[in-house]
Amino acid sequence: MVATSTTSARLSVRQRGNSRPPATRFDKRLGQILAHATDVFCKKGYEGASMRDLSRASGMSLAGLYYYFQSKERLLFLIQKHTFTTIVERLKVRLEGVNDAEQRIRIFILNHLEYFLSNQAAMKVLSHEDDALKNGFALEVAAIKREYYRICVGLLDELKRERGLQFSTRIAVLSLFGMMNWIYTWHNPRVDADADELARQMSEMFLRGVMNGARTRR
Amino acid sequence: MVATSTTSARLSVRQRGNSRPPATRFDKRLGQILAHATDVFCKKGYEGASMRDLSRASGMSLAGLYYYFQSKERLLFLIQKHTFTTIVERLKVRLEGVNDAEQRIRIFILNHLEYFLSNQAAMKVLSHEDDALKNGFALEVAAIKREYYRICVGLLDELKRERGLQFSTRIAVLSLFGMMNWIYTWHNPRVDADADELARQMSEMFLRGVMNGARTRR
DNA sequence: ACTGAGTTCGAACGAACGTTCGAATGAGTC
DNA sequence: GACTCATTCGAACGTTCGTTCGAACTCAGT
Repeated sequence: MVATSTTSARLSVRQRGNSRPPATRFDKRLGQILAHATDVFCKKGYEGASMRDLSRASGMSLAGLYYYFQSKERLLFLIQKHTFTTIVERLKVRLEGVNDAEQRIRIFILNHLEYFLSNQAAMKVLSHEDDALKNGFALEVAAIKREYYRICVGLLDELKRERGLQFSTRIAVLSLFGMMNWIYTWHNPRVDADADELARQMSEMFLRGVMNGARTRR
Repeated sequence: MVATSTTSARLSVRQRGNSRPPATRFDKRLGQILAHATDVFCKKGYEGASMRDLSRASGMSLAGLYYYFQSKERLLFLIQKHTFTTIVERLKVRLEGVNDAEQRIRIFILNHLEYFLSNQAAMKVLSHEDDALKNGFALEVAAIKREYYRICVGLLDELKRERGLQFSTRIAVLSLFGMMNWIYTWHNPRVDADADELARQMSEMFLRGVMNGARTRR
């Protein structure tokens, strides 16, 4: 019944080509709910968080939430898709016009860590709940993830070709992701360095690890 | 009532000093249940797995399970504690008699990856559900984790002193854990190398990353 | 003041959750 | 066979889960 109605929830889908939708009241409120839901998912996990938790956190009634999305699973999907899309978009902008392979990898790492640390909750939900979705939802998120992965593979292959290096790109990329994504389990802003400094240290370590004796240049 | 009874569930606690308890029928059965539960937790997550799932997987009735442990949370605790204790024990044995700092780090990595890959389910539960426990349970697991972490810090500090290196031990250790623990998200036994080969590649990469220009020796 | 679409909510739905209890089995000793 | 523990189970407990429904509210345009 509701699924076939003309309720405005269905209008939240972005139009093709419109990179900036006309932030309506609906979209704004949805954004707030997504933000609160992200915090709750981060603290209690997707399965551990109840719709009543989300209701309490966002200050909206339980039933009211369902005006903005069709199901709890779809809510997680919206969060993951938005977060992942944003990080890929930012990366592409930052990579434009930079040609040196090593520098491009440094940018990749900095972009990832910067976004990770300023959106820790969202990124934890992204890293931690990556197999909580099913079927269609899972496929769509997996597609964005694969694109992001492929970009990184491309950067490393550039470096290999440019410097004539030999190593397993797959293991290098996945190790790099491991280093970066693990951060949500330990980073404490009062003790640990900020994104710039962390990115510098991890880049240094990773690049040295991947280059056979060749000096890294900064 | 049950908590104060003389039910044999209370006898499963190890006696002090007995490193090998007298594998009774009870302990055997408990072990089987833990193994099945580990698989289920791995597939569906701790919160996502229901006691009825565990019942189905272990072939024992719902009520029957409670003869072997007091609660679902305690079950997760038993799994985590056993897994973590085992990996630390094995590491200590392997490190005995090896004095070279670099070689000790290679052993650490190999031990971790070997155990990780041959007990993937258990290690995923350990990595993924590390904040699912509360209060007392969480503290006890955290204590073992801290010991394991400190061992690794010690190994890296040895290396730094022996070679006169300079880097942040904390970031190096946590990056190494990230590389290694991330494996559960990607390792495919039909495509990827085995533990020996992976450990060799990761050790090579990590050690080169941490040593300033100094050659690694194998 | 009235309309109509957009937004919110209280109350309830059936299902699934973790856990308990008392009775029924099983195995080993007299 | 009878006694004793250890083990297992069906059936139910009260609670919480995700979701739905219809009624109410808000507010811009008349």
